[in-house]
Amino acid sequence: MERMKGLPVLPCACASLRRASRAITQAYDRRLREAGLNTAQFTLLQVMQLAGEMTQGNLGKLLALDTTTLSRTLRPLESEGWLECSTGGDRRERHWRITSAGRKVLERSTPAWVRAQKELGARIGEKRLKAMIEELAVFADAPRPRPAVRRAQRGARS
Amino acid sequence: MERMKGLPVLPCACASLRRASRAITQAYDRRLREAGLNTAQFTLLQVMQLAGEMTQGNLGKLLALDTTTLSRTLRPLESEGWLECSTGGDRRERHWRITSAGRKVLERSTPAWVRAQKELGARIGEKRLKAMIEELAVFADAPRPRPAVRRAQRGARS
DNA sequence: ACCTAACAGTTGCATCTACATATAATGGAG
DNA sequence: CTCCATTATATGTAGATGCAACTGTTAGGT
Repeated sequence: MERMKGLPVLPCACASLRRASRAITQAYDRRLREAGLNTAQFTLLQVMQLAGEMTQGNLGKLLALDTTTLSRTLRPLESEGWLECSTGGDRRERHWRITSAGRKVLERSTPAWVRAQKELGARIGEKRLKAMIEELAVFADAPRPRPAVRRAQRGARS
Repeated sequence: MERMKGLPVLPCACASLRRASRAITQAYDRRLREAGLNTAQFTLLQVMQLAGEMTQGNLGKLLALDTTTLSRTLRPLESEGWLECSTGGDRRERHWRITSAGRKVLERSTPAWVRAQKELGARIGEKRLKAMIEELAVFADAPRPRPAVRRAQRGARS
C-alpha cells in the first residue's frame, strides 16, 4: 500500500546505505550545482557555520570523515577564502572556522539546498524524512572506530 | 532514553546519509578486507549472484550507480574472472553475470560480511536494522533522475 | 532505404574518500 | 630535563564516483 514498485531491498545494510547515499547525493548535487557547490562542500560550510570553530580532527569525528580526507577537501575552501584556520595552543592542531565570505556563499546556496530537501520531503513525507535523519545519526555513531587493536599495532613489543 | 550522547543530528538529509554511509562503509570494509575485498566489490558480486544476468544499465539503476562508474568498477572484477559479460541481441548492451570463480569468492567473503552486519545489528538492534534497510530502499528510489529537462538539453534547435 | 533522435556504453577529467606512511608537536616516565 | 609513545596533520597512492563529451547501435518517421 506504500508503493507499488521501486528498487528492491538489498540484503546488505551497507549497500543499502551507499545506494541511498548515491541517489540522494545526485539529487542534492543537481540543485547545489546551480549555486556552484557540491554536497560535500556545502556540508562543510553548513556544519562550520553551525558548529563554530573546530579542530580538523573533531570535524572529522563529527562527519565520520578521515582527517586525511579533510586535509584535502578543506584546502580548496580555504583557497576560496570561505574557511580559514589557525593553530591553537597545541601547534599540531588546525582550528577551522567559517569566514564572512563563506557565510555569504552559504547564504547564497542555501535556497538550492532547501529546494533539494523540500523535494525529498515531498516524496517521502516530512515526518518520515525527519525520522530518517535522526535514525541516521544513530547509525553514524554506531560503529566506533575500534577502540582496541589500534595502539598495539606497531608498538615495539620486542 | 535511547542514547545519552553521540553524534549530533545534522540538518541536511543528504549529509546525514553520507556521514552514515561513510561510517558504516568503514566498518564493513575493515571486515571485508580480511577477505581481500572492499564493500563496493562485495556488493557487486552479491547483487549479481542474487539478480542473475543483467545489463550494465539495469545494474546501474538497481544500485543507483552511474553507468560510467560501472564501466570502471566492473572491469577489475572481469579481469579477476569473477564476472563476465557478453552482448545480447542489442549489440550496445553488455550483459553481465557472475562466474563460478566469482561465486567462490563471494562464498569465501560472505562470513566477513555476516560478521560486519551482525556487529551492526548488535549495536542498533536487529529489528531496527531491518527497518532501516527497508526504509533506505524507499529513499534510494525517491529521487527519480528527473524524466524531463534532459532531452532538450543539446538538441539542435537552430 | 534514409535520417535523425534516443539509447548503451566508454573515455577524459575532476572530486571524494581512505589506508599506509611520514612529520611535527605534546606529554608522561625516569 | 630527556626519551619515547601518543597525537594531529600531511603526503603518496589507489579506488569510487559522476558529469561532459564521444562512439557505436537501434528504432521511428518519412
